[in-house]
Amino acid sequence: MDNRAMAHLLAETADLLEIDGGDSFRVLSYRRAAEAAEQTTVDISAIANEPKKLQEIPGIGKSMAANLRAIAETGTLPLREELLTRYGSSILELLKLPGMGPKTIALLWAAAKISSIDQLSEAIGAGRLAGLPRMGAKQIEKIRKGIEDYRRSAGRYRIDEAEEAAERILAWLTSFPGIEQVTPAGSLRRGRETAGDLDLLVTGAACSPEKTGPAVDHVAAYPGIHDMIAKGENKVSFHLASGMQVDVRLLPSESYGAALQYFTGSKAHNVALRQRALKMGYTLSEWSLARLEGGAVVAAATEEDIYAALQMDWMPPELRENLGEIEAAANHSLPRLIEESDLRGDVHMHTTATDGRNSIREMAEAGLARGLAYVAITDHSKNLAMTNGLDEKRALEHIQRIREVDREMEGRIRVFTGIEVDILADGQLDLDDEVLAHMDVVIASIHTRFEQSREEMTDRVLRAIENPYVRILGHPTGRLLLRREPFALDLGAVLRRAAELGVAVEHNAAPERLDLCDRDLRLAKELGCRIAINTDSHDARNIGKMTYGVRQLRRAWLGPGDVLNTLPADEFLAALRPRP
DNA sequence: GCCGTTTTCGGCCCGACTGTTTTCAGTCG
Repeated sequence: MDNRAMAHLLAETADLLEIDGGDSFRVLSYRRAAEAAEQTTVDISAIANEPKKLQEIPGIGKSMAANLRAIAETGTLPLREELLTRYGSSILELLKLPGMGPKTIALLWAAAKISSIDQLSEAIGAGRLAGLPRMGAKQIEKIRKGIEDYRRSAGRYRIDEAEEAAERILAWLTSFPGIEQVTPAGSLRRGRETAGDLDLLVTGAACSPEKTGPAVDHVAAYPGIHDMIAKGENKVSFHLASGMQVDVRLLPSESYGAALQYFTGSKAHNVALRQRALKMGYTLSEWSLARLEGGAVVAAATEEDIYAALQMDWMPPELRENLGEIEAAANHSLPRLIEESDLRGDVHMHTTATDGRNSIREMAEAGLARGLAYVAITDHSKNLAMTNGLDEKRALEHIQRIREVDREMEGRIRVFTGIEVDILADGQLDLDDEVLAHMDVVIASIHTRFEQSREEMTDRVLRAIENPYVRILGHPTGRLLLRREPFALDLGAVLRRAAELGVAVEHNAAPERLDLCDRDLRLAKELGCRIAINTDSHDARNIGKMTYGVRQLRRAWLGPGDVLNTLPADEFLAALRPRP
């Protein structure tokens, strides 16, 4: 079992312990152990029988070493099993609802034996929650809506999770002689934030018609299969333990391009493309582009051939949503999309001064190693007490140290000073302007959950960006913080004002945080609002990892000119909103 | 349950916000 899976088990145990009302510090130590397992570079499985080595990992003591050993040997740990037996495995799902923490779950369990979302939903319907302590009408309505939102988003998987699953399966498939190429298609290839299922196209000598038997058997023998849905001549479908559905299709290489095009989609793009083919006297299927009359194959082996036969340029999968790309490809006017290599700086990150894991110097070195020309150190401000956020005095001391590191780097990479300030309930920032005046990059973010109306919420953000020192609006849709509920905010008004003021808007590149969805980014572009893409790294290892975020930008047709940190260091600073 | 001692216990990031209270518990970051 890999470290990440182990970390997951420990974190689950911490959740269960908390619901069980266990000692909060014991809970904390399970959380820290989970964190340690996730972070360490040591392969825990490999040293599971060596308690001394395990205990060299900070956060792992005698008991936790025994727990890790149990996990490595049995795949679980006794405490977790005991608690799961008592409460049922579905109780953990309740934690995913907004406003539902361990105390509330414990209350629901004690008062009504509720241990799953279905039971909770049923109890709300039957009016059995009213009258319980701290369960007023508002609270119940909030939970009801939370369940609704949760159910709507269920069944899709984050792109990085889907990609990870795809890579594991890919490694298995390509180990078979005669399987030469495995290509993920579908929403994964189009770079969507989430994928409903996994489409994998397989070609090679072993996939020739009537000879697919052994290859199909190899696919069906993948160890990660939870249950088999279908197994035929050239298609295998199954579920993974996560519930994700995987469709593997084996194809002869002569129809690879047609299949790749067909299974990449989107549906809307394919419908429009087939219409175009019909008008030109062709018919397009997953096997080929062929003449309507006679059925002679015109193109099939590559996507380029197919698009060319339809008198179009080949286009990146990210664009294939029938939002004008077909016309653009036919007019040879497809935009030049941004690429990861266009980015020269990462402008939002944290250090050990607050909740980061590395020093300023280490972050700078990591940025240099990634080939960046500049980074901005933007630790938290004091309102985020939990992160040891900086007050005025510490913030000023911190930027002195950032400047020292900038000098130490001798121009190999620039290190900009900065801070991520918190937007308070009244729209004010939590640090004085005199302090902000010393910063290169001031990012204003909402970190606290407000339960306000759309108008109040919008007003709050608008007031915050009026502050002349704010140069980037952080977490603009608040999805990082309110990811379980859409952020009720008039984003159009915010982006328009940000564009007027010259305030850039952050797009977080981490797959679990992508702040702006396609529609938001298209709106930003339309309104002339500039974007700064960053990783919000708390760990030097993540600096500059922008792949997912960049794909999102590409989906919104953004080019290098739309993104501020494609600029060289000096131009980037100059292009930010001018300081008063 | 871990850690670091000024070792064998006592500490363990803490403040804003909401809802249901009538002084605070729970959740969130």
